[in-house]
Amino acid sequence: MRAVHRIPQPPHPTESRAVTEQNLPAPEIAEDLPEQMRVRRAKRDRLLAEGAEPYPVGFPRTATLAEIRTKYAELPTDTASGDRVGVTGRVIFIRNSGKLCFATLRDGDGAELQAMLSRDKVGAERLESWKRLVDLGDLVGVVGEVITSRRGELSVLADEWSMTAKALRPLPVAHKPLSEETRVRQRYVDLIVRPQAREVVRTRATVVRSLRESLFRRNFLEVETPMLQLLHGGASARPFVTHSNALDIDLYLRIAPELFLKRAMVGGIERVFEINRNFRNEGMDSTHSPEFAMLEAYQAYADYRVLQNEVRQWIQEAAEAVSGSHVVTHQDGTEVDLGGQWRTVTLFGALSEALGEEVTVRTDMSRLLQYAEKHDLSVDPKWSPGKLAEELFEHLVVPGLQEPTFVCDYPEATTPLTRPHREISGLTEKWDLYVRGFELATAYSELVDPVVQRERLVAQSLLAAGGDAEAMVLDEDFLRAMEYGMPPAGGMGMGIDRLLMALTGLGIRETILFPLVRPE
RNA sequence: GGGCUGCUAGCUCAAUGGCAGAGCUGUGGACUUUUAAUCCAUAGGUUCCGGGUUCGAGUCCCGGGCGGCCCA
Repeated sequence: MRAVHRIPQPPHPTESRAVTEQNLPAPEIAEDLPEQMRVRRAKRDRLLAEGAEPYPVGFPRTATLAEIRTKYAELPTDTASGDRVGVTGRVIFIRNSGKLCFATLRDGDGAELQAMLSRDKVGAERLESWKRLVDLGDLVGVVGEVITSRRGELSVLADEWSMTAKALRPLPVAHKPLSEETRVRQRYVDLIVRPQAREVVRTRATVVRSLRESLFRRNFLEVETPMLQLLHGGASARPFVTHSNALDIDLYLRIAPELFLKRAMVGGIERVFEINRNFRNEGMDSTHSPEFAMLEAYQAYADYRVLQNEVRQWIQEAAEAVSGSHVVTHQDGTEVDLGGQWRTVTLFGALSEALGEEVTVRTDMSRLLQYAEKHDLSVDPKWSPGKLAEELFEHLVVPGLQEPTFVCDYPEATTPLTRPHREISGLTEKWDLYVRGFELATAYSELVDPVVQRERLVAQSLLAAGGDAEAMVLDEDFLRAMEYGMPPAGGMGMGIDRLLMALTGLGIRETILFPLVRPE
């Protein structure tokens, strides 16, 4: 469906009048607006008074700025191409002089192109109108010939111009960085003035698409499972609670899709994944957002070792999609090589190395407590030895895990939904992948024995009943599904925001387009 | 949750307890090859909010709001 456009012929005002506040119609808007906003509203009124639309229905664009840049890349200095085009863009710089005006336009790709308006071409009145009514930040359309200026700048020399959307608010200074708070609260402004902000949006889209393609190539099916859940489960985290008026019951925003993806596995979807949002009602900091995107995938007849290889490849393929190789460049300029095989350690092996003494899943609580004291780790008396070992690991080892590292074999006590280790009792078949000191992904050999599963979930639900807000409640329907038989499987989860952090070196609020912020 | 710290013009930032300022932006003017154009002139303020101390508070004190950094 494509509208047929004529080149618009903006009406010529019968007289050329200076636009000042004195002779403008009184703005109907509140008088207490800052001067610059009053002026822009007045210019909008003035456009209407001249019979021009400040917000027309469209503009006959014949080429994007990027297309023109490509097509006329070789046009020599001070040359007219003879080709007439219609272009649009936001005015990001403006240089007006008496009879010749320059403006730099930028359009959706981030490509920039100069527009030139000379009195000879557009006429005195249209030039005057341009100078009086066009501000930095306005969206304009220009019809004219593609030329190069005497300085060699590729330009469109206008026969005509028109407003395509008048900006009523002034743009921030383009050459000074916006405060971090404004960047997050008014991302639309950040996107206008900071090319890097636009780049992140594209990078994120590239990464998500790459992940989907990686999984499609391996015959995974993408599904969407409930975000509104009757019961809270699938991970350890505090949920958001909401309410259904129709059912008159409280519902939970999901903290993980796991229990539904496993139901799908029971039903015969042997390779299944979902990329979508999870919600956790917990703290917000530089690596945690209350809503975050996650990839979760399950593969029948695979285990955590198979997934180790798979996940590494998916991430490497994403790196390649972003940067063309396994070496990604962070926004501070450092290069990070995600290629090759990645280091694999065991949790207790890495912990032993950090402590300088052999520690295993059998090491008793009193010795672990000594280590905790020695390293100033405050201990919660409710912790099991396994939990304490994991806390020691996070405290002593994780900050040093800058290169991608798989950490394998976690204590059973901390991983209730994971299959027991096939060789070492007390451990489970789980790995966490760390990069730059944070957890990027995790995977398990899934626990599929419905009897053991029930024992573990009952224990969890007792914790929940005892007041542990992070513990899961008993999901009888999930257990019923498991009793029909789920194939042996490996399962994994990876934070999309964190993958972006790993690939770009950004903080989580920079990787999320519109992160949650406290109300102003 | 604790410690430190910031909030001033549209934006980025100055201002010993003593007239609230600069650059960019805006406005008026000059300029037909500019590139963050240049030149002349000029406007613009609830100093986050509420109390207090003081002859006098952007500045000091107390409380609150919204950020940032570090720690838990």
